[in-house]
Amino acid sequence: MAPALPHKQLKQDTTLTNKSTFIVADDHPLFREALIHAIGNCVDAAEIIEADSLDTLQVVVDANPEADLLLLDLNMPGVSGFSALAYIRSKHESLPTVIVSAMDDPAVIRRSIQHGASGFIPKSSAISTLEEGIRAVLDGEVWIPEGIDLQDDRLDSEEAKIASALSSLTPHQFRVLMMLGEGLLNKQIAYQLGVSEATIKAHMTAVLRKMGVNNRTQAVLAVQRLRINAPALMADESMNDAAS
Amino acid sequence: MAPALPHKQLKQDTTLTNKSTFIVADDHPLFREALIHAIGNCVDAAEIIEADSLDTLQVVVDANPEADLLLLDLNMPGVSGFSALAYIRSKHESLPTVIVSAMDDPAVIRRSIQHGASGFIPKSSAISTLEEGIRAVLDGEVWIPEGIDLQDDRLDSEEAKIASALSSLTPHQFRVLMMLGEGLLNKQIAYQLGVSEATIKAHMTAVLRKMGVNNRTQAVLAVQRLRINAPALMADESMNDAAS
DNA sequence: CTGACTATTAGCCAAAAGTCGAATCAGCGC
DNA sequence: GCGCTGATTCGACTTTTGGCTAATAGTCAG
Repeated sequence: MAPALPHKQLKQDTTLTNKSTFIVADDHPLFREALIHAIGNCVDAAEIIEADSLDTLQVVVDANPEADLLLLDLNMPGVSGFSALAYIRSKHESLPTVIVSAMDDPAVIRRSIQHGASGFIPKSSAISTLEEGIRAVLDGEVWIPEGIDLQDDRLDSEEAKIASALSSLTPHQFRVLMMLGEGLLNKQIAYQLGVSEATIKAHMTAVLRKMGVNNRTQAVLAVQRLRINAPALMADESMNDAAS
Repeated sequence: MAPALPHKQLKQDTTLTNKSTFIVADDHPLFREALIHAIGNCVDAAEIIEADSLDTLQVVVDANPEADLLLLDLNMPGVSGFSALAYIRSKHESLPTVIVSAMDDPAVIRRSIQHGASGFIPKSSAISTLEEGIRAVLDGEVWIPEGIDLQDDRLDSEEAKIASALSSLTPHQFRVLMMLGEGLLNKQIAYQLGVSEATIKAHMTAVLRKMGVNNRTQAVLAVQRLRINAPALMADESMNDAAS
């Protein structure tokens, strides 16, 4: 099943070295348009590829590993919190990623950078600010809104462990895990992905093993730790051993 | 199974009307002691009952429905976020509850009050502030730290729905749900509670029905919505329908 | 005291989850 | 080409879940 690729724009290909490729991932069409417009003001020629879901994002990123910049919304349907960021970053280390989010909580900004983002642009920013951020990141800088202090920039160790586990997943396994995070049954996941339930179970087994848990409930709990929040949770064992 | 009750103190019963009963629920013994000391400075004679886990808290609150005040830590082992607060409050509306927490994020304070707390005292408070808060709540006021604005005081509707579902659970059902929230199997829950697995399954069925979900994964996701965070999550359906 | 109601407990059974082994296929080094 | 590794797929089998019915015990109104 080939997921309907989002349309491309400005495909004046050839060998121009000043043409850049951008990936814009946001589920809100209007906002994608605004972002694309802003990009147009930052570079001469741009090939812009859109994604409005995790599925299309995976396809698109895979097809364009040499893109110059990924603009990623944190609130995409089908991904909880920083999972998508952590995963994409681990698979494509050379793809600079800027988070564009409605949240502007400093903790969210900090965690975005910790998970490998090259920048964070609040959706409430002025157009000029947006463009400033994009230009800065294209120049190799890390750009965050003024007045935000990155402070302590090491990630919560529990969270880092989970992110690292995520990075060991194959694309299919990651998708399965995200769909599990929506509370779907294996059967439902299988139907949506167009494969047999047995396949999903096999993926699920692999996911559980790689995440270091022994059932789907614990996997869900692990993924939830990367949610949009969870500022200063205490040390919190459980999860493993427990059994008899 | 009688869980070893935490010790009581100052049991000079009789009919004195100026003796108050306090319940102190915190898993940190040193901090319980500090709280108890502060209480001593607020009232003449006090009967103080301690709880260091969800289990003991449930037993203790049940045994002392007429207590004057409950001091509750938000980070007790075995309960995620506001679940315990919402549940206790729904079962004992006449028991004023003050949250004592290491978190002092305004959003956390606001949600505590929204879930029925009569006060919120950060653990970083000075002793005098702590006592001021306790006295205020004993006088029937709602006390929160200075400089915090309660703002919009209606709860996120999704969250309110979950809290209301929680309040319909029986004590056993609630405990089972919390243990499910730790990722435990039915068998493990049964063992820890000293009952048969069949019993847990029956409880689980009731929990799923009351929570309006159709499997444990979704129940876990629902409970996670009451976690220590989730400031301004967007509208976010899923959870229901999804099925085929 | 009796009957209605509910919480708690179990047993039975179908559905879902999870493990194992195996077949297929793509990419990669030699 | 050839073998190797790993991703993806799937069927067979076991364990766990979850829904159903029912028995027991406790509560409460009349």
